[in-house]
Amino acid sequence: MGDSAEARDTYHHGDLRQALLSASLELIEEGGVQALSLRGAARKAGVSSGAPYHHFANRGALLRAIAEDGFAILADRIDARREGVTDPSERLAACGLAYIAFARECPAHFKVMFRPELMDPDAEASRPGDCVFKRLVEGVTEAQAAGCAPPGDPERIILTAWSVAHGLSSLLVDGPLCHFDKLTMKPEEMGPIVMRTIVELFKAGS
Amino acid sequence: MGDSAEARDTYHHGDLRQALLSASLELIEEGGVQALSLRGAARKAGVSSGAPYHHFANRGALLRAIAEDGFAILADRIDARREGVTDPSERLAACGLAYIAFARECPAHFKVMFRPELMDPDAEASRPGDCVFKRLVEGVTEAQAAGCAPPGDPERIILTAWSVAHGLSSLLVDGPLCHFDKLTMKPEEMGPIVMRTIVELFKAGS
DNA sequence: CTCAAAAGTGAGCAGTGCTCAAATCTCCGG
DNA sequence: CCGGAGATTTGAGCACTGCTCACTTTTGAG
Repeated sequence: MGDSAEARDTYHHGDLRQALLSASLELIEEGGVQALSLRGAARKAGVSSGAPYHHFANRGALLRAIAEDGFAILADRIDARREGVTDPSERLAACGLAYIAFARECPAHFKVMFRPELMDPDAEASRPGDCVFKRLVEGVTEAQAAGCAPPGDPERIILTAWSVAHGLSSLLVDGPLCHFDKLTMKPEEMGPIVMRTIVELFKAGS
Repeated sequence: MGDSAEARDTYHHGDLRQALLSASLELIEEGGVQALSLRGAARKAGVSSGAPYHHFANRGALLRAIAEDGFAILADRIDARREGVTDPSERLAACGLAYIAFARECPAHFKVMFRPELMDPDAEASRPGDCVFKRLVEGVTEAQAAGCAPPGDPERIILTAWSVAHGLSSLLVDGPLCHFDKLTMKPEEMGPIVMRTIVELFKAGS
């Protein structure tokens, strides 16, 4: 469905910007970020090759818009998973689990969100990832305050926790873990197992 | 130096394959994987646009060759860092530190090594990353045997350790950590700090 | 020395990002 | 109801890319 140009009866598309974003995600899911072309997205949206440039300055701007959407979705999912959870360890685990689940469920977004070529310009602008980072810091400081994480400078705990969640997510999304015969674990088990492991270690080390 | 075509007095290049690999790494360092083009590499090597195809079937084959080189280098660096180290915790830490240092020192290699589009074909072939994975498994099982890591099924410890090292490496190479104002830590400190943290946690949890 | 295989050339095709003048539509003030 | 300013879309065009192919040049094994 929607996989190529539907004839349009109006000259104006109506919501080309959103249509291009959706088409782009489909293209990325099918063939990776490299398979996303403005022309391809325009074709899927049933529009000429020049039309996208009235909504995105260039390919990078399109990718940046996808990344921003992704960070917003991820922040929402973290909040959803933490809702009602009060135990600080569980809240921190929920944060990491949401991160890993998001990567598996929205791989197209995830693949775009951490591209270096998207974060060079206007270095001082508040980065889209800040809202997610803020939640991670909250989780770690809550856990430290409750004695569920090693005390002292929170930075090294924050960085360790982020590294674990981001590393597993990356390995699952574009790494070799998806088709890996050296581990008997199934991909869907890995997130829970690793997060439980790290949370237990945090407790043991506090 | 070597940044563009040096005139050649012989018709044959001599070692075009290696020259293309070197040129490709330069291009990737300058502008990311997307900036690597076979034509650009050929230009840098001072050769016509069709010449590369006598050494690499296509762009993907070039990237695959770079990835293989990268895994071989990484395996060597792990061995070098572990040489002479006998304490199992230290050996495991050395493994992770070598991984992270490699990512920072050879970002072009690292960026190519974990691309999903490179590991699809001939799924049964022994993957180039296996030699690195083998060393990680060694490190974890040694540490478990010595009581320096949580006991039980080693898989979850292996996966946790790999996630930490890979996650920090990814965040440093193409993530937001390189120009990040939210953390006071310097990038070069992060590897040692995180690896020390995780090794201590492994000890505390065993 | 021969000659087949390996290596390099450069034109050509299809696809891409991006620009631009022109065509088309929308909408708001009169 | 109109008219024009501004937003949107078109499609041609430029420079670039991956890849193919017929061709030439070089090499080296027999």
